[in-house]
Amino acid sequence: MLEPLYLNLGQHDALSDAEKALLDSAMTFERHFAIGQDIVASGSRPTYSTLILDGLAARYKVLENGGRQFTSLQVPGDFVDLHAFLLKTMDHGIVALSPCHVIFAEHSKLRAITEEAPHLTRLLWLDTLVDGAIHREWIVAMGRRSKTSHLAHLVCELFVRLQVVERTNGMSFHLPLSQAELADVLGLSVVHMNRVIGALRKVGVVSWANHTVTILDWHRLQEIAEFDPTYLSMMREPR
Amino acid sequence: MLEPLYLNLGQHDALSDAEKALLDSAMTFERHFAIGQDIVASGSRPTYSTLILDGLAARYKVLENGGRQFTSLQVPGDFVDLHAFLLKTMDHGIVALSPCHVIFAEHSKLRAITEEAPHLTRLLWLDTLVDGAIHREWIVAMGRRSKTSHLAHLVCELFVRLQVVERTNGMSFHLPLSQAELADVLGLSVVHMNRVIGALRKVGVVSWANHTVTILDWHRLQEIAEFDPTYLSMMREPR
DNA sequence: GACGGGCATTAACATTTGTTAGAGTGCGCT
DNA sequence: AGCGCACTCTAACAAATGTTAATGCCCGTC
Repeated sequence: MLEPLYLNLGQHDALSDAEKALLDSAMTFERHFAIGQDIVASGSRPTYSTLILDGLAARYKVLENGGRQFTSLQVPGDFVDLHAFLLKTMDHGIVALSPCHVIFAEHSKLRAITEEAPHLTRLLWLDTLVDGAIHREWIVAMGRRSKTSHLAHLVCELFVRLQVVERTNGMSFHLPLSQAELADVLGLSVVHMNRVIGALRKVGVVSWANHTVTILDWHRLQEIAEFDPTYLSMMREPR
Repeated sequence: MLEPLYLNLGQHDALSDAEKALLDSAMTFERHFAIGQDIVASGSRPTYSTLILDGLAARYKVLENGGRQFTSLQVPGDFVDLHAFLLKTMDHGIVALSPCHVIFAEHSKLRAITEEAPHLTRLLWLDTLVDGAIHREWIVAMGRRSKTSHLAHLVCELFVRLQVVERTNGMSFHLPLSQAELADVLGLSVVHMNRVIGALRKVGVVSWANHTVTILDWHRLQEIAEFDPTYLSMMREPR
């Protein structure tokens, strides 16, 4: 059941069976969310954290003028609101971008982990640190990359992250985002988003149809994106 | 000596004397950095984390075309590379934007804290989570705010953060950034950065000269920025 | 006091990005 | 089959942002 979480945490350092059992025992009930439903509401104070077992979700904020910005995309194995365990109040919402199957971990249990399982605590902490590293990469992409490069970088990142949790199919993966939603990831208008996707298609490094992205030339895509996966900390080492 | 750190961590939850002593004992040597010097190099694997006692620093990445993007600004009381304790490899550099006085905390000591002091561990973890929350706010600002609003938001954020560590002077604070550096924060060209600063000056909510920013109309500045400090988690509550 | 360097500012022009509008496409529903 | 709906794609034009270059200002050095 928690396989995606084991894969996610386990990419950074070995997870013992005892630790897996601890994580298991922290989980309470499961739930399914439909596309567009809020998994966590902005302003709420959840008493549990949400782990994605299957589906794609995103963190977002909405401004007064109606503009929406996604601040992260969350794949299976991600704790979408682990930070709320200590931050307490959600300063953003989390929405399901595809049908999502999730399971909840009680904060009281997570707290117990911090009291009794230092190594597992560090791995959970690390999980939120990688989150931050991804945020930083997004900031760089938004500020200093060309839009084509930004999109290419996003494709590289998603491919690698999905590969870790075994959600890729060869060089393809499912990306159930409309162009309007993608525009809210990159911070563009829908029209320009469409232009940028067209540009990336035109250079021939990806094919993109039916919400399926296929990487045709990984090397060149990585080059366009200046993608260096260091920030994802995928090296397994003692933490 | 560690007063700024106590103020920073203490804003979220009470710090006991024992915890302060533990932090004290984690510190090793101090050092000064001149403007422009790298405090931590990209690609390095530090064995200690760096706490700013005085000065302003920034995390940054540089792209192949020479473009630089700051991903965060760090004020006194900030652990600029606490994340490297678990991330291990620095995927970005950290540079001194003003003369910086820092002190180093051994990773081995931080590890010991995670083994023996769960509450303090949670506070340190929280510190990195606030970091992430700031990143998210920056992503929103870069993607969906007008440039004027983005700058206004930055001013609000810095003012509040500096106030916590008692580095403000009434409604003024020192901001030793050139417009070129500021441009690398907002992801703009220098010329446009100059236009945006001019625009913010023109509406009369701030005065900005000699690297000193004075907020003339906090209420209206906050309105322009749509600034809501929730993400900084400044409420003191059990964590 | 003359000189030079870094920084702020402005202008003119080029390029990117947004806006508004509409046409085309695929798909589920009746 | 026909309809409606959401989404993709394009065009034409408007606005924002970047580039290049020049000017002025402040300040430290000789």
